[in-house]
Amino acid sequence: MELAEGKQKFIESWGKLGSEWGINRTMAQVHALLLISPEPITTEEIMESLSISRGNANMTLRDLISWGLIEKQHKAGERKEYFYADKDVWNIARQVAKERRKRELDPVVKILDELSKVNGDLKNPEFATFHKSVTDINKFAKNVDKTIETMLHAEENWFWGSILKMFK
Amino acid sequence: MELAEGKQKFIESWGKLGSEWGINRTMAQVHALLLISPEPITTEEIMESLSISRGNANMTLRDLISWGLIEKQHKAGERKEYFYADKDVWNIARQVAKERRKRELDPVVKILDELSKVNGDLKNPEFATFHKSVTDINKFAKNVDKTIETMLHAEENWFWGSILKMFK
DNA sequence: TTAAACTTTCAAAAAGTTTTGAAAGTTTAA
DNA sequence: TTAAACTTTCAAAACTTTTTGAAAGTTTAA
Repeated sequence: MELAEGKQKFIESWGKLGSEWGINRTMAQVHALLLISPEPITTEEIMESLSISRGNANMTLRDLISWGLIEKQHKAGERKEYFYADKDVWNIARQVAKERRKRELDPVVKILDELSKVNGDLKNPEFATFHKSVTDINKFAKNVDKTIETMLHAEENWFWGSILKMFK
Repeated sequence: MELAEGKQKFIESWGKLGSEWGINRTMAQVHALLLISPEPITTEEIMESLSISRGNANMTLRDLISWGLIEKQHKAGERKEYFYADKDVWNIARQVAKERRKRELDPVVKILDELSKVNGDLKNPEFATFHKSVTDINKFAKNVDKTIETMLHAEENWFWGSILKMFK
């Protein structure tokens, strides 16, 4: 396979994975494009490479910035803005975990905490089943939360090292 | 909060979480409903509770079965089919991890393996950046894969015990 | 100032996904 | 067999999300 074809495949696959994980396809594709660009590139070049409109490119870039996955860069003497992606996969994973925790896990834990407080008679199977499912899921979610918390502060080698050693 | 309201909130929240994670809302809601039902219930009851059509209920139930999250049950002397969900959260998590690995991670790893083989001149920054990103992501994906593999065979207490102790 | 160069917004259109419901299919009891 | 009870299918409709592109806004250099 040639480099050009490889790049295409990479952008396509990253986009598909993104859309399966609730990140929109274009956003994942722009991220992929920046991941394989040695130099920062402009909105214009992104529009061109991916055949997307200016509006779409702009919104997507802002989203990626708010996710902490890319940054703007100014070049002296130029009006244009250049964008580049952090290429460190471990940083990317932490950034994504952090955002998803904030946007998805936290609100659910909050609701589960409330639902755990619902009172009822444990002899009533309706209530007993509800209560058990809610508290079990709550415990599980909190374990996931603690693991993410640790991951956010961990070094990559230590993290995988510990996990994989433990699982040997 | 009353039990009835709690149930509503639980179904709603589970549905929302599902849709953020690429599982369709109705599917997550039907799953939630079954999670808090002490007894197996019929298609009819599900349609009624969630105000969804017969076709939708049927497709959703089949999907949930293919994900290994619920099962059919026959009651002696009755034509109707009853459905119930495995209530063990650890089993649910493993089942979901297993399916998503098969449907999403495996295909990506396959492509990354191919892309890692693309040849080029490392002095060419275009190629060097592409190659580094691809191989880094590939390594990362393989670590995730190994972790899931282990999780699939692990007992819940051992798994969280090891992870949380390690992170203390 | 001004105007050129660039970025951002947002309503409408396109694309994608989910749901409906009626029709077709299947199974069972008599 | 038959018909009643139930399940499955699928094309069309409803709904949701994403994208477009023209207009408005902003910044900078002269």
